[in-house]
Amino acid sequence: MSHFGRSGPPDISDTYSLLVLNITFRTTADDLFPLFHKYGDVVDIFIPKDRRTGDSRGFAFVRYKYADEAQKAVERLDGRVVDGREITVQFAKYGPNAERIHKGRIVESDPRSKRSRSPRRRHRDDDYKEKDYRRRSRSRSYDRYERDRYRGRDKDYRRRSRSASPDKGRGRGRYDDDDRPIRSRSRSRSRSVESPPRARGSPSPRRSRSPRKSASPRKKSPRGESPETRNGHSPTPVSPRGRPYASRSPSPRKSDGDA
DNA sequence: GTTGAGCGTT
Repeated sequence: MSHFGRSGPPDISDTYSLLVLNITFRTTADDLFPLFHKYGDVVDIFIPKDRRTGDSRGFAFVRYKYADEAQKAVERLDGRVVDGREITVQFAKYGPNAERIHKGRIVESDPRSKRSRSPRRRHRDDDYKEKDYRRRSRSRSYDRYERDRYRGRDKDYRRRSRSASPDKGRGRGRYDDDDRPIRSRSRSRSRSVESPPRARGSPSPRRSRSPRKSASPRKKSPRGESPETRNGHSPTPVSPRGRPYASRSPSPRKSDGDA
């Protein structure tokens, strides 16, 4: 049990932040503490975790008290195999508040720096030279956090419990449901002109691309898409959309063991 | 139960 990260950042005024990458998803601060503590005085260790699942993201932040110790730890622990995986230790570049970080250390406002800022801007490159934006082209874990951080935060990924079904959430799933009310939509027809090419009668080309190669080989559909179900009459006790009612409650007894 | 480039919390 580590007291790290239990009460937020203790003090980042005189501490050097080290970034540990390539660590296993099971590595905790307690596992890195004895490892980093051997090379210096570890002030705090923080490992970002997923807010949804709570699992480690695969990297940790180790704060040292002195730069020499941090530097030593970087050279000594960088490349060390932890939990069967080689970790990468380096100085943190980006701070939590986007503060100026120099060699892992947060450089607070320097009175001398203010004057050195020069009121005259000879060129934008002077202040823009630190635009070290590298190609963060990830494989496929790109939508793991960025989406929830920049977009999901303002929106809501927890309120989605209402309807996580794309078929239902969109309102209009297919023609079976859009054809029926489309007639009564005469009054709303005014704004129906938004999609003239895709109006009823002309289904999407991609959907009818493989009318024969559908997901139904020959037997009954796995989801029960029998003609009767399409008609709006589901003989089976399933949702009106043909989806079993258990989308939001997979298992109330899921969080028991520790995986 | 999975995933692997990256930069952080009360």
